[in-house]
Amino acid sequence: MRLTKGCKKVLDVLESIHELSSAQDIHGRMRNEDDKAPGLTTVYRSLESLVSEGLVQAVDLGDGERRYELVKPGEHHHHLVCESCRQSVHLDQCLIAELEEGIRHKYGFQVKGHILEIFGICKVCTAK
Amino acid sequence: MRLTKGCKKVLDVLESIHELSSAQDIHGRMRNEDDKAPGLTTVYRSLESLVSEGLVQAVDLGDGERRYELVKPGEHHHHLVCESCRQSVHLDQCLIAELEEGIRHKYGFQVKGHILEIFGICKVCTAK
DNA sequence: ATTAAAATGAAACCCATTTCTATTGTGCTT
DNA sequence: AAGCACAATAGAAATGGGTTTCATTTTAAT
Repeated sequence: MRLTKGCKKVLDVLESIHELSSAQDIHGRMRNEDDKAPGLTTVYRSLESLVSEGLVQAVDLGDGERRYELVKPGEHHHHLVCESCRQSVHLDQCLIAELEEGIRHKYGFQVKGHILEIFGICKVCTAK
Repeated sequence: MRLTKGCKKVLDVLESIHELSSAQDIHGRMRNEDDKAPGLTTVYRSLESLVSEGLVQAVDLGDGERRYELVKPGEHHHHLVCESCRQSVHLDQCLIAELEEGIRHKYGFQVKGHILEIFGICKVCTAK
């Protein structure tokens, strides 16, 4: 599968932001710079294919708005999300990967995927 | 805080189901049995207070629909959700609780809460 | 019984996402 | 280069949880 124009533009935006961004954020940014940037529908579709390509990961913070983020192809990571400033820190390792084998043994369950996000107060906000 | 009628009915339904159920599910069931059971708004409000009381936990499976489940007061647990039959198995311990101290040290981040759900194929469905 | 506060129901509203339909762009064939 | 088929796109409308609003009813306290 080849990258369409829409996908490329979405990737451009994601490269320039280092924050989790919603589809609407991304669309908004694109339209700010260029009135006839791809429409929202295209952004959603592009994100969908980027996610299935493993170039982008979707993150669910439980607020009803999915966020997206560039990742190293095929990898993923989780976040410490500050409830005060909403900034997020990446965890450098996935805590679940190591547990998969144990889960398979104990429950006979084949792990295919997972959701994990941690909420709290970050270092900076604690200091205040 | 005292339990209102609405809350009690919601609790009744949750006691009778042993599955994760959405607000709409719960409301539907209540209305099936009794045409003038509390309305959807009340169900949402009741769930909100039950959650904040720690009697019910909200579970986010990333599909935009929150599910609810009775828990022992103040406790919570995570799930192995089967992508084939949608049944879920409870994990008997929270994997995150043990990590909180490490996270505080390593990142200076005070953990307040988390989302964790694991997806895959359950024992029964694997056997098929 | 009176009155203030809490709870409720119905409808309106919000907003992310999806669907639908028509249009545009791209590459391929001849 | 012209025609053709199909993928990609836009934009509007529909969908669907969920939330808010507001008028009404219920509850609790005095």
